[in-house]
Amino acid sequence: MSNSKSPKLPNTAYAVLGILSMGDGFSGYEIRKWAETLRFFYWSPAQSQIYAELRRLAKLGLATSEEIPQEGKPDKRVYQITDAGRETFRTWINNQPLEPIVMKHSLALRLFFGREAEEGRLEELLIQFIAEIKEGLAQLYIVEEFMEHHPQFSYQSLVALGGQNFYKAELATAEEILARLREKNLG
Amino acid sequence: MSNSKSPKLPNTAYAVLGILSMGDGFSGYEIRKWAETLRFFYWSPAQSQIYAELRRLAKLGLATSEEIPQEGKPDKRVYQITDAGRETFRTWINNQPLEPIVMKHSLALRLFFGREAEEGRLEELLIQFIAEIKEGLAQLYIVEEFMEHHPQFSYQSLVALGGQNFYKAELATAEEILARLREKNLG
DNA sequence: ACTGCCATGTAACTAGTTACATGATTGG
DNA sequence: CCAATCATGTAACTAGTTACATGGCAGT
Repeated sequence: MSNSKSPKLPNTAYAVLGILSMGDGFSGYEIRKWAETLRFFYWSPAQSQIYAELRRLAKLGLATSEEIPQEGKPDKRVYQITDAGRETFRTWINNQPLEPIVMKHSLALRLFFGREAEEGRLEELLIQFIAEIKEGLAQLYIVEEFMEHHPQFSYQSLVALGGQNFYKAELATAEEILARLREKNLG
Repeated sequence: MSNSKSPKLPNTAYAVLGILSMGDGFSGYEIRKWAETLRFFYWSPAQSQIYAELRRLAKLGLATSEEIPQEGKPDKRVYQITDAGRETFRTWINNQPLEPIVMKHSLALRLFFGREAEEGRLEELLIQFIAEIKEGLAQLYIVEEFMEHHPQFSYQSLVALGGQNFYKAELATAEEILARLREKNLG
């Protein structure tokens, strides 16, 4: 269906459109896996949301949708970016202004109101957080290593590098705060 | 109104409750200003959302709501945390598990799909980003300095310190990526 | 005169979530 | 045999946004 230069879409739609721009033909399921990698830098929507966005893109003529019968597996619906879709995506990347970073740092939120926490609780949260960050960092190394060896992913690997820097900084901060709490050296 | 140990609330509600726990009596307007500081670590909801959350907290009996007539200014509605509210907040901080960090890094999203950008566009975005980060860092210094000198804000100043580390890491990353793009040294 | 601060609230909307429903194949 | 993976979709809900409406005071 229709056009009208660049319909105003939520960033999630551009993220999905961007993933579509990387290849020719993705199922909702495959998009979702990409979105899971993206979550290190940009929040990953629920599965149902991804399918909803794909339907919207198809309705707007920014992607085509084709049902592929498969043996032994449920049918696949493959979406492919159209010229109009690519145009819309480029307009977004080249003209839309940057939005401010949005963070939902659930540890920071708790630390901020730390006065209300029980003795030892914050230390416990920090230790847990440090473990999670290390896990995330390990995943990012894998992602980056993969991308580094595939020249078509050079931009993506740049972002993966940035993600590593972020995780390393988080790790250092958490360790510093943990040390301060242990010495009861606040402020 | 009612109780029932701990009603399941969105994190935004806990953020508002947490702000209420820091003093005795805040107007929606004042909550909003605190939320604006919080935005460095946890996303800041729209004004209308804050008012809506306050009404909900009052309805659940987690805060009291009192209208204060004022001369020369519009009336003020002051919300104060109740014992039940404080209890709910403590239950949350002491028992609710940490959620994963959520980021909406609008620069990273564009960088990720950088292949679709025009010549020079990414550099432009990076330069803009660097300026914004420097601005944010300056604001964080002010926030931290203020908190450092007020012992009741020791936990908050710890978080402000973490925010600074984050912004510094972002700055370093952006500069590194900018340099790489300029040398056309991707990956 | 104008801008910015103080102060609250509603209406219409869109974005997003959770939970459910279905079902075959593959690998351990 | 069980869990994971592949694969899509709907219904009911909640969270959240934008835009509007109102209005006085203080400072430049």
